[in-house]
This record gives sequence, C-alpha cells and structure tokens, in this order.
Amino acid sequence: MEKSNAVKSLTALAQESRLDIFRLLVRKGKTGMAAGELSDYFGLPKATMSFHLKELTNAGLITARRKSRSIIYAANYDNMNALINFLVENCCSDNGGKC
Amino acid sequence: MEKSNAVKSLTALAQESRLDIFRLLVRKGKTGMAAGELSDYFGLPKATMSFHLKELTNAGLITARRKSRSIIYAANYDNMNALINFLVENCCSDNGGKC
DNA sequence: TCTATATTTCCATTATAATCGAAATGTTTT
DNA sequence: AAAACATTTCGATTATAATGGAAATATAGA
Repeated sequence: MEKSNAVKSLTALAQESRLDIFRLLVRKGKTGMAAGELSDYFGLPKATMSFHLKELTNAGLITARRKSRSIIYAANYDNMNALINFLVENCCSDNGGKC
Repeated sequence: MEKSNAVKSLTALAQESRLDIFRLLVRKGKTGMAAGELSDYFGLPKATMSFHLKELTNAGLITARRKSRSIIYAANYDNMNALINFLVENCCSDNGGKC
C-alpha cells in the first residue's frame, strides 16, 4: 500500500461514525448493508451517511454495488489487511528483529 | 480497546508526518529515538515535531522516557496491536464466520 | 410514462487540526 | 551558579473536515 492511500484510509477511520460503520460492515461480511439500512441503524441523516460512505469508499475501505433500488456497501478485506500490514511493516528490523 | 481511544489513535496516525514517525519507531524497536534525532531525520522544526510526538503519545501509540538530556520515544506495541484487533473484531461473525 | 423509493450532491454553517518562530522550561556539565 | 543543550509551550495564522436540510439524480414497479 502507498503512503497516501494509508493516510486516506486512516483519515476515513478516524471519525466516530465512520469507525462504527466500518466495524459493522467488517462484522457483516460480504453480504453488506444498504445505505438506507445503515442510516436507520445509526440514526444518522441520509445526507450525513452518504458523505461518510463516500469517504470510506474513496479510501478503498468499503465497496459499493447496486442491488435493485439499493446500494449495498461491504468491507474491503484486502485493503483492510493491506493497511494493517503497512502499519506494522518491518517491525523492529532496526533492532535485530527483537521486539 | 475503547472506541474513543481507537478514534484518538487513528486521528494520530491519519497525518503524513505522524504516520512516518510512527512507522520509523515501529522499525526501531524498544531502542527508540530522541525527539531531536527525529526532528533532524525528517527535517521538521522542533516545535512541529514536539506537537506530533505529543499527539502520538496522548493516543498511547508511543512512549516517552528521559535519557540524560534527551527524551527517547518508542513505539507502544501493545497498544498498536490492540488498535488492530479493535479494527478487525468479530470479523464476518454476522455472516457465519465466512469472509 | 408516471409515481414511489433510494441515494447522492449542493451549499452554508460550524468545528477542529497543522504549522512554526520565539519564549519558556527542564537537565546536565563545568 | 552559570552556560550549554534538549525539548516543550505559547499564540497567531492558515487549512481542512463534519453536519444536515433541500434539491437533484437514478432505478423500479404499476
């Protein structure tokens, strides 16, 4: 993962509502949830939810797919893992690998 | 890890200089690096570096210890791992554990 | 095609964060 | 106790992000 992408992802997660949304989608698996469902679930206005979903999508942390009238959002596990690997990369390598 | 702590940690990491600093300290292991060394290494003014180190410290991502005249900063691996676990907690549990 | 439904964009308002020179604080050495 | 060194705090400036109602866009079903 590139650094600019990592900063974008971390910025997306560094906000209480978006962290809640992401963690719920992480639990939900590939089934995901519709934008309106998420809006109802968290009691957030649709415009606010849409803004947050866009931030998470632009960061690559979640994906969007249309299903009939709804748009279903789901966690992007590959990018989530890439972000985590970026954070711990070369852990303690300058200390002889001893952590 | 509590959610408010997670948001604080992610906010701390969601900034290019601080992400660089943290990742360097992750590589350095418990030996760590002095504030002034970090300031020289990244070419940042001492006041700016101090501000960023405080943010990372308040978030619990790094620790500070005095060694003679210098203050040595080092990654807090326990809290780093706690943050990662918080992000992936109950992954896919609402989808029968299938990711 | 017309209506209902789902989501997004627009935009104005409000709130929060980053930057860094200069001054202040704390520590060691002579 | 004074000088030298290391880091932090102060404070003014500049930049970026969150919020949500109303209007716009897009799809589905009668």
